[in-house]
Amino acid sequence: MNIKSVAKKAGVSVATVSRVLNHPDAVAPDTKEHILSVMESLDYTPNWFARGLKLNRTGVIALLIPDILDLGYMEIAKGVEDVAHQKKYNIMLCTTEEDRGKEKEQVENFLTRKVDGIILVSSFLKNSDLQQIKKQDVSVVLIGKNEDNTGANLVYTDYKAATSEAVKHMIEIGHRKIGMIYGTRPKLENMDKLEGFKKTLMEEGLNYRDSHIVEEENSIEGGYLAASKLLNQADRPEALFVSSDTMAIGAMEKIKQTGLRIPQDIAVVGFDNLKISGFMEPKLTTVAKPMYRMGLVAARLLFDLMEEDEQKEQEPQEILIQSKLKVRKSCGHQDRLKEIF
Amino acid sequence: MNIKSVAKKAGVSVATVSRVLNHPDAVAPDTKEHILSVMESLDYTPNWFARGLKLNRTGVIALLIPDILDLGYMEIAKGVEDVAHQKKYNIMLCTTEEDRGKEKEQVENFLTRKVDGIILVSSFLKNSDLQQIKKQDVSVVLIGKNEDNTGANLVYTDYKAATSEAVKHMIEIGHRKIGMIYGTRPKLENMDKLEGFKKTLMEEGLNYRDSHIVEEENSIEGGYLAASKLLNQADRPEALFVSSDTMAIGAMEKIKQTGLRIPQDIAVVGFDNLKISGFMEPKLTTVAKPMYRMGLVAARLLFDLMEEDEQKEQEPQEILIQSKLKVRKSCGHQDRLKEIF
DNA sequence: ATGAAAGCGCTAACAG
DNA sequence: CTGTTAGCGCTTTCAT
Repeated sequence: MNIKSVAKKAGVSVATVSRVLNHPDAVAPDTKEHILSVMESLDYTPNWFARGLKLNRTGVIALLIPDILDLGYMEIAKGVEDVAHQKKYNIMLCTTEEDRGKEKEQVENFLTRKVDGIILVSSFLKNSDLQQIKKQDVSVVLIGKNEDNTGANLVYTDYKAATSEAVKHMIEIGHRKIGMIYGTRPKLENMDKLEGFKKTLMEEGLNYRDSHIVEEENSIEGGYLAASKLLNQADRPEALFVSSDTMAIGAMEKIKQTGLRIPQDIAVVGFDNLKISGFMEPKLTTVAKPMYRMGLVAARLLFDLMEEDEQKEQEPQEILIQSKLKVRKSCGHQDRLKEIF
Repeated sequence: MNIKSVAKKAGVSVATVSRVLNHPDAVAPDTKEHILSVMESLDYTPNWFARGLKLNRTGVIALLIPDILDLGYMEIAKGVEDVAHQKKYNIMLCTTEEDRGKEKEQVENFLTRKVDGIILVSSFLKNSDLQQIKKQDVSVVLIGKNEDNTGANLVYTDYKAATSEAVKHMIEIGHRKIGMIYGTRPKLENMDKLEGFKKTLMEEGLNYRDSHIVEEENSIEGGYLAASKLLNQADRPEALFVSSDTMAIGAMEKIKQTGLRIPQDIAVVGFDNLKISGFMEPKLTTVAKPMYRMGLVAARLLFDLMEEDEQKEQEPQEILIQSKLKVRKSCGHQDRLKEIF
């Protein structure tokens, strides 16, 4: 079913048919009506390829995330989806599995598929890669740092500051021997957290021990494992800052299994504020990273970029989204324990 | 950068260039080498539209799920993604938000975008809609029932039987006054669970009270609300079968807030076996619905369908995937309490 | 083994 | 307001 058949059956030219699709106001109301009804009767839908071939736009943006099973990433995806849907765009979703090679491959793929824009979450790509992409006239926005990619359009939160806030709170409510668990990925993000952690402790006149800082895979199991290593030590920490809620959940599991109480024996603070964190036992104190918002903002930025088109090379933007400590029970604070959701 | 420039620079015809892409064996090894290197130097990538226009295949399948934030659906997505990736296909992911109108709109959209296949999760589409789609020569596979769609290619689990198994287990370990919480969506799925619930109780010589069966939105909040309604009753149930882990988590929250113990005062059994369910307090007994597997199988079926091409109209297949009760602590069983993950 | 050329379905000048 | 027509970049007969 193509435009020609419609034109024939409607007794008009293909141009007119095309016009009712693309510039409906430029065609007489009654012919329009007529053509529309013919389209209907013929079950006509315009061929996407032919159209794309002409216009060189797909109406598709690509979203590349490390892991589809990570709730945090999906919240980002939701933010992106909401604006894409509103703009009548479709999303092509892909997974990198934290693998730089796979990420590059996928990006190549998107490029040949002529997506109009790409959002990369916790990307491994470097500046040079990014430059390469730009040549193809696709807009790219990054969410979160993973490598050094200054000069890119970036939406991020200040992990160092957020960590600092969390650690200060822990100190304030009386914790002294504070340890840290952090995930292998995303690297730069967690390095920032680590740095913020160490720096804050020092500034507050406390020491940290290297043996109280453990790196593991960013997963429930990773958190569990990390906690095991920590609890096995003769001189174990009395409070734990964990780089993700996911890992914190695993750590809490291990702590409970060991027979220790949270927060009385060990306090735990996570990062991300996953929805589920408010339902753990005890409810997890965590840094609320506004993922949905990041997705939203990144998508908006992307559309801005795409729409301003061939204009003068705009300066790359870096947008900082504030995160915020969400105090619940797991850290031992005594005040706000009554919240439900 | 197009095929013509490559041809010119390589001193061959476009046909030859095209051939090295599509039928590499039909071109002389040295010319091939040469052309390949020219492509490289020109950063040439074939134009997807032009190609699609000719071949009428996109290499994209669409996946339509009700909610991107639901972990269960994402596990399905992962299954689909894994086989798609292996087949070098891309996935276009969209969300229906449990809205029939939106779903139809999205399917239309996919159709004009000429995806090669569609996987619909908990679809609202009816037979007639499905017939409509088939005319467009796209393969469709459904995961899970929501409306009556016999005659479609379907991957599902037997909710009635699964529910029955769960309820029997509850009875076996001594529960008598068993209530049920179920979600508004997906409708048919939950109706099956409801039916299985009632039927099993009757078969086992127990009565159910209508006031002990509560319907709410399928979310943590919905579960919380439903539990409130149940607990407010003078004669409350002593055990709860909940149609999803998500709702069960909300219900457990309410129960704990009320000061009741799980499972001593009220036992809880969920459905889905989300990863997180094993980390709740107490760990949630639940029906393990193999979502990842369903995604995998559905995707494989879809590719089979797509590959058998224009052949004789194959009989639609219905594939049943078994689910299985996962006994943990929340139901009160005394045997297997030691599991970690 | 390679080239010439038709045409996939559509859009946007351009002409009327 | 409508029709004619030239491509968009590619694949694939059909020749050679």
